[in-house]
Amino acid sequence: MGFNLVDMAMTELHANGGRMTNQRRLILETLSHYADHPTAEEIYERVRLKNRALNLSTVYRTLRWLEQRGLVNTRVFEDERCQERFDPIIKEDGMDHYHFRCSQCNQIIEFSTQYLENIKSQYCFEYGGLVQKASLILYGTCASCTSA
Amino acid sequence: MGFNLVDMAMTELHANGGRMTNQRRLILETLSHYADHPTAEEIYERVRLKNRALNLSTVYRTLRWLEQRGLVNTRVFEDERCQERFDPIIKEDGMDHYHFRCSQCNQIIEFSTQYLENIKSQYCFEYGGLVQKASLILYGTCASCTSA
DNA sequence: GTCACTGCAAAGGGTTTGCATCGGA
DNA sequence: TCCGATGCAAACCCTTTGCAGTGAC
Repeated sequence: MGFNLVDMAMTELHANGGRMTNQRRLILETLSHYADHPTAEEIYERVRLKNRALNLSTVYRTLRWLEQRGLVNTRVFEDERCQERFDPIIKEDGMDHYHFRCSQCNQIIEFSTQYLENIKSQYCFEYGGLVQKASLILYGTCASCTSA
Repeated sequence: MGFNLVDMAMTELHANGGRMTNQRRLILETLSHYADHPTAEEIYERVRLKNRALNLSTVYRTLRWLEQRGLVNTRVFEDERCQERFDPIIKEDGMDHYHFRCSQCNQIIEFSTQYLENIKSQYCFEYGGLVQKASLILYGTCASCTSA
């Protein structure tokens, strides 16, 4: 919980003459307290419970700002062509995480795997170049939907 | 080349009382002759060189129709949040393919790997459920952009 | 001749932007 | 005080939809 996303943002802000506003703090807190992968709209709704005056464009601007600084990740799931979902990047355990999405209940499950490293080096060996990042999403039916 | 996408579509059409129109044929041919992963707009422009009267909505309708029948795949790359790219599904070699995207020249390189199977079974072992599909995109710099 | 498909134009949904104002440092 | 951040409204972009007309079978 918390992932000290607020702290990391603070550091970034101070290093670049930015300002920690009430809106930003609320958005950051919301992002780090919810483990699901909310859309901009969902973040907006959640924050508005605490600050009615917030505007959607502020949410987007904050998310893009975080994205540029590598503090949040952005993802589009297949069944939501034009909608992005956001999640804070956890740097603590050092292990990247990937996603499983249940096409029945739309739940998102995070998982890790060591095999991505194999894939990356296999790719580089065969095609050359440099792999900086990997996005892997598994689609299927989750355990509880399968048994139901 | 060709992947007989037109033939496969024909079969589908005949099985469901559909009609092979000039527009559909041109869209199908364009899709299968170009190996890159075009957007709807790009397909539209290419087909319009041969048929000026074509409308973008026809392109979308055809693409969705193909998608529903499992004849094309749809993908959104990270640097193009709201734009889909389409590619015909090749069933010939039976091996799924994944994508590398160069963030410099935006080229898309397709590759295969046997490790995805490991990841799938690892996931199922740990979390249960059923994995039907995997989407993997590597982001980085391609060989020619690295050496340049 | 039927009915599926098309073109057109308008709407839709998510995201971005210009600008005047606000407020943190 | 100064300048970065916000709210608002309008714009943007990609995609979808309703409807009347067209053309494949």
